[in-house]
Amino acid sequence: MFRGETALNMDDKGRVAVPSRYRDDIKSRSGNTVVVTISLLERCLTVYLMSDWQRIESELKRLPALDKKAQGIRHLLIGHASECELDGHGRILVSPSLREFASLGKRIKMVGQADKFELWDELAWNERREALLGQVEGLLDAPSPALESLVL
Amino acid sequence: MFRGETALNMDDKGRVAVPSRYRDDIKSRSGNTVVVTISLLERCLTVYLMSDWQRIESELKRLPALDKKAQGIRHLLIGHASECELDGHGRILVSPSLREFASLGKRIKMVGQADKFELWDELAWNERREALLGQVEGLLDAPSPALESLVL
DNA sequence: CCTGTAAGTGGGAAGAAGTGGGAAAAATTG
DNA sequence: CAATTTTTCCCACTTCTTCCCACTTACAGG
Repeated sequence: MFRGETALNMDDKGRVAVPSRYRDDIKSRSGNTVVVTISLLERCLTVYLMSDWQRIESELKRLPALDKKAQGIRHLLIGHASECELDGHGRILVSPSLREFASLGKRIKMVGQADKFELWDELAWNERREALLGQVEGLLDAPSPALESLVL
Repeated sequence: MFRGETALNMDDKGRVAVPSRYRDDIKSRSGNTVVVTISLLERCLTVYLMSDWQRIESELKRLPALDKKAQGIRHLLIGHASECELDGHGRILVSPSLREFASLGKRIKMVGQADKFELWDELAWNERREALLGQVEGLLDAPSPALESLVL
């Protein structure tokens, strides 16, 4: 569903327009509501459909309550999750604390990741992109078992 | 299905006409829609039928969510994928960022690769071609087991 | 060789999408 | 309860995309 990179501007109020090609899907599959939270692997934000987020949340709840690692993940993910309805122009509003986490300035890249998408500061994404391209062979060299069977 | 190289022009808007011999197949097998993304091994673009791409995407989704290598591959492939419907004249529109990745100028080569095809800047393709021809013996000298059984 | 048809190429204009600011409403604080 | 700040909603502008039309080139058949 979500694919590719799109350049967008975030205004001073923290509003970011979701590309129109996604809006109908978000409305029909998720009541026009998404959940924004931090990404665990990089300094960017991850945006889920409300319907998918509920599944994630219930899985997190099922993790052992007193397990320290589980508690850490819960703190990070649920503790930073922000429910967010698209406004009349299809924009989401990103809270100052999330903006700060991902160092989001005015120029943003929205990067599709199938079921979800990510929000990156343009500069940070460009660096990530270059770094990945520089290590492609490493990524493919010692592949996980799942990767080996991937036919491109 | 896709075979051989075809010289094409890309106009200033990034439009490239798919050779007409492929169009009927694309329409019937894939709803007139293809997915363009970057190639991991060379500086060119790879174009998949929508139907094939969905299989690839679902395999990528199955990789562990928190695995760094898997995440890298997903960023590269899904993060640069662009869904693209052929226009009334059988053309696809290549986004500026993909054009830049493959250094696509006006003169393009479309190179068939069975299920998918590639888009190369003409100059880059010529170089790639020459380089490969110059190392054919190397390619065949110490063949991988899979290559050894190849009957030409 | 000339003509007709199909394919490829390019540009222009209408419409949609993205962007930003301001005003009204709501919430918060002294 | 009033004043101030924050949030939300709405409107207007600008940019970009998409669609459509027209031209050129290539090919095929008479």
